[in-house]
Amino acid sequence: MQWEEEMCIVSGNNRAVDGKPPKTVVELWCRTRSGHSVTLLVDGLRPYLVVAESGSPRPASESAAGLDYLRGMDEVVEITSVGDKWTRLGEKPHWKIEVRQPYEIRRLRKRIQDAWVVTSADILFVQRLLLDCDLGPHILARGEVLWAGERAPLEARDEQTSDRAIAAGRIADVGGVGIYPTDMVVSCTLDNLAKTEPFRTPFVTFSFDLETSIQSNRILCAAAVIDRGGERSEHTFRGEEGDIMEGLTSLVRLEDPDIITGYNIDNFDLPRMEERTDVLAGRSKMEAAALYGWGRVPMLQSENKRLFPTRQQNRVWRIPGRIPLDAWWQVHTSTLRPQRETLSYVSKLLWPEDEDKHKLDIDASQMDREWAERPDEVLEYCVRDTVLPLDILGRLQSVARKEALASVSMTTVETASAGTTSQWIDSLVIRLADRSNVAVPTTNSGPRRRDQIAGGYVHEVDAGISPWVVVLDFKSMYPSIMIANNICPTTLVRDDSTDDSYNVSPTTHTSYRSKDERIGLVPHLLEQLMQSRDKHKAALTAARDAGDEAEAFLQDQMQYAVKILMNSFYGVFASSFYRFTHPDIGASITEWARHNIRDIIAQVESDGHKVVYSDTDSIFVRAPVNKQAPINRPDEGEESFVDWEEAKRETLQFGERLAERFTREGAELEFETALSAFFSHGAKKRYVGRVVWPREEMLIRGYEVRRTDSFALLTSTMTEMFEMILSGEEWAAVEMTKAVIDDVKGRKVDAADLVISRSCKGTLRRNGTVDFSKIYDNPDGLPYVRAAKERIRRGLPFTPGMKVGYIVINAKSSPMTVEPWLVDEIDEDPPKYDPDYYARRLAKSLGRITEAFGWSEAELLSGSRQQSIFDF
DNA sequence: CAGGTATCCTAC
DNA sequence: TAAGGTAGGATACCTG
Repeated sequence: MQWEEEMCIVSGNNRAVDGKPPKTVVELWCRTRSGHSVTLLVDGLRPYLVVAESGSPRPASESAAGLDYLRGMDEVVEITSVGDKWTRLGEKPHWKIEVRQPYEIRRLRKRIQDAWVVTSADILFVQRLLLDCDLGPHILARGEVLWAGERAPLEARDEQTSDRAIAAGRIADVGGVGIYPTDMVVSCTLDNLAKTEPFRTPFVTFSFDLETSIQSNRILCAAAVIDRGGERSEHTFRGEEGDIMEGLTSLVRLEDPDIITGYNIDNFDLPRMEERTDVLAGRSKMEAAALYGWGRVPMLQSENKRLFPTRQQNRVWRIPGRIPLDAWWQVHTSTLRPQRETLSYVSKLLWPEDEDKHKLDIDASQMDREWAERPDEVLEYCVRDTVLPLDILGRLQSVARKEALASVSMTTVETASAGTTSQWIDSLVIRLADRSNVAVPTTNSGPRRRDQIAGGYVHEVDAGISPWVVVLDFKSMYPSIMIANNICPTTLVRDDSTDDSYNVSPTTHTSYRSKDERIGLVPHLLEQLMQSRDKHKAALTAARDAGDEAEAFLQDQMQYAVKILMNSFYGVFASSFYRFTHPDIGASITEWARHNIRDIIAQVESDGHKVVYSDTDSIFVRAPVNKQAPINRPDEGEESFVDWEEAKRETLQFGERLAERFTREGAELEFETALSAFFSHGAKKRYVGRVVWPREEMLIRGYEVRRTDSFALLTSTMTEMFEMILSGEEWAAVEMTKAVIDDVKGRKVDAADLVISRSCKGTLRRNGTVDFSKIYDNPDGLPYVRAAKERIRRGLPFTPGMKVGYIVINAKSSPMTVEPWLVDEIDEDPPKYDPDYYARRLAKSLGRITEAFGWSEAELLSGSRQQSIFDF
C-alpha cells in the first residue's frame, strides 16, 4: 500500500545490509504532521568519498594509473569523475569513490591518504542523505507501507500491513529487520523524499523520574508522564526493581516517544538505569533489553548495540531514534539564569503563585526512610517531578526552538538538539560547496594549539555619571563584515598577489577576491540568511496583525533560529579546527571590526562629542543637550518637565543623526537606545543606564546584579543603589548601603539572602560517584567544591555542572569554612553565617561604586553614618 | 601581605 | 577524543 504524508525527521541512522549486492538502508525516525510515528527505510544511497591527486593541479588523464589501483581495492564499488573542484591549491580534477558500506570509509581513507587528497570523507551517512537530496527536517515522503500498528491511521492498515509476520518479512526484504516500535514502517527510495515548508510537529514526549535508595542505589519507585500533543497520561511503578524497569521500558516502546526528558536525567536517571541494568541483567543482552531497551529499533538480539542509551565519555546521551532532552540542561543554557538550579527553586521562579508545583514534602536525603514510612507520598512527589520537566520545556519553548533551528540549518531535530555549532554550519556550507564544485576537506583532528586571534575593541570608561547618552550599534556586525568583504576560505588570497579589486583588511592586509570574480560560499549563505530573517520577521508581523497566534509563534521561532545561526558563522570560522578554517579569516574579521568602530569613535570625537564607552560593535556618545536639563523625569505638571522633554527630543535627534551619518552599505549602524544617564565606576563591561527610549527602564550590564554567583542581598542593595545614583541621590545611596551593612553585622539579615551559588564540575564515575580531581588542580581549595562534597556526604543529589549554593560561616580560617545551602530541599535550620565576611563583601562590591563619589569601601564598612557630609 | 594562578561568569 | 570566538572583571587560595 502506498502512503504519502508530511513529516519531521527526528533522527536517523543507517543499516548495512550484507546482501548481494551489498547495500545500505537509511532509517529516518519521523513524526508526521498528523501525529503518527514513522520509520522510513530509505534505499538508494551509496556511501562515498571524493579524491584528488595531491600536489599541484595536473590534468585528469595523468591519474589513470592511480585510479586503476583504487578500482582494484576490495571495498571500492565504483569510481566516477566529478570534474574540477576548487581546492586550496587551485582547481583540480576530482573523483567520487563509492564503497560498499559507510564503515569502510574511514578504513579506505587511511589506506589511500598518502597518495590522494581525500575529501568529503567524514560526513555521517544520514547527513549525506540530507545533503545530497537537499532536504531539511520537514519532508514530504511517499512510499510503501510495510507495517501499520494499532496507532497507525486506519487507512494504512490492511491484511498485510497489520500482520506482524508478513510485515517482518517485507521489512527484511528491503533491508530492515524485525518490527520497529513506531506506528508505521514505510519503505521508499531517494526520489520519494521532498523538502516541504516548516510546520510545528506534534512530538510525543516521555518524562520520567526515579526514586532510589541511598544505601543500595536500588530503584525504589518510578513515575512517567507521556505528553502526546498536549494530552498527558501519568504512570507510576513500584514493586520489584526489575518490574519497575521493565514497566518503564514497555511504556517507552508502547508510547514510542520522540523526546525523553526529566530533571537531571543526563547525570542521574539515565546513568542509574544503566548501572541497575548491569546489576540485574549481568551479561544477558536480551534480559538487559527488557529492562532498558529504549532504542527505537526492534527488540532483537541482532540490534543489541542500538537498543540501549549510550554516551561517549561524559558527553550527551544518545538513544537511537529518540532525543534525550534534560530539562535541567535546558534551564542551565536558557536565558532564565536562575541563581540555583534545583527543580524546586526553578519551579518557584517560574510559577511563584502555584503552590502545588513546589510544595516540599519529601526529604530526599532520607529517601529510604521516607519510602518505608509513606510510599504513597513519595510516589506522588515522584509524579510531580515528571510533570514539572514537561512544563519547563514548554515554558522555555525548548522543543519548538530545536525544531526551528533544525529547519533553518537543514539538519535532523536531533542534530539541532544535541549536535555542535560546527555541525549546523557544516550542513549549510557543505551543501553549497557540493553544488559549487568546491572540495570539502575533512576536519582537522588532533590538538591544535595556535596563537589566539585578537578580538573586539573595548573603550576605556571613566568613573562617574554622564547625562544624556545615545547608544548605537552595528546590526549583525561580523556577518555584515563577512558579506561586505566577501570573506570566505574560497576567496582568501593565499599567495602574496595584490590587485585593486581585492578586499584588503586594514592592518595585516589579508586579501579576499572581489564578488565579481567569485562569490564566497559564506557570504552567499549569510546573505540568504539575512534575507530569510527579514522574511520571517515580516511574516511574524503579518501573522500578528491577522491574529494568527500559531503562525506568529512559528515565524518568531524561525527568525530567532536564523539569528542564532548567522551569529555562529564567525565563531566556527575563527576556531582552530573547523574543516574550512584558516587563521587569517577569523583574525581579519575582527580586524575590520576594530577598525570600523575606532574610525567612528575618532570621527565622533573630532566633531567634539564625548564617546563615553564602546564595546566591539557598540558606541555610547554624550548627546549635546542643555546642561541644566534634569536627568530625572519630572512630573508632567512640573516646570522642568519641558526641559526634560526637550533634552529627550534632542537626544533622539542626535542618535538618529549619528545612525544616518555612519551607516554604510553593508555596515548599518542602528540607534538602539537613549539614556538620560549613564554610570560606570570605571571598569570595562560594567555599566548602568537609565533608558528613556524606546521604553523607560534601567539597563545594567556586568555588575553583580547580573551575576548568578552573587547573593540576593548584594543584588538587591546594588540595584537600589543604582536607582538612587541615577536619580542623583548619591548621599542617600551611601546611607542606605551603610544601613544594610550594619544589619548584616548585627546578624539581622535572613541567611537565605546570603546564599552564594556557583557551578561545580566533576566527572561521573560508572558507580555514580563524582571525581573532582580530574577537573580541578586543587578541588578542596574551592569553596563550591567543598560545598558539593558536603552535599554528597549528606545524601543529596549532586550532578556535574550543577550550581551549588553555600553560606560562608567562617572566613577567618583559610580556606574559609562553608556549608551547603539545603533549606530548599530538606527541613533544617539555615547555617549561621559569618557577618564580617558578608559585611566585607558588600562593602567591597558597593564601595567600588561609591568610590566614584568619594566614599570608600572602608567608610561603608566603618558603620558610622557620616552626617558630616553636609559640612561640605 | 603582595602577587600569581585557577576558576567562574559575563559582554559582545 | 571533540571541539564556535576573544575581552574583561572579580574572588579564593597559595606561595614566598
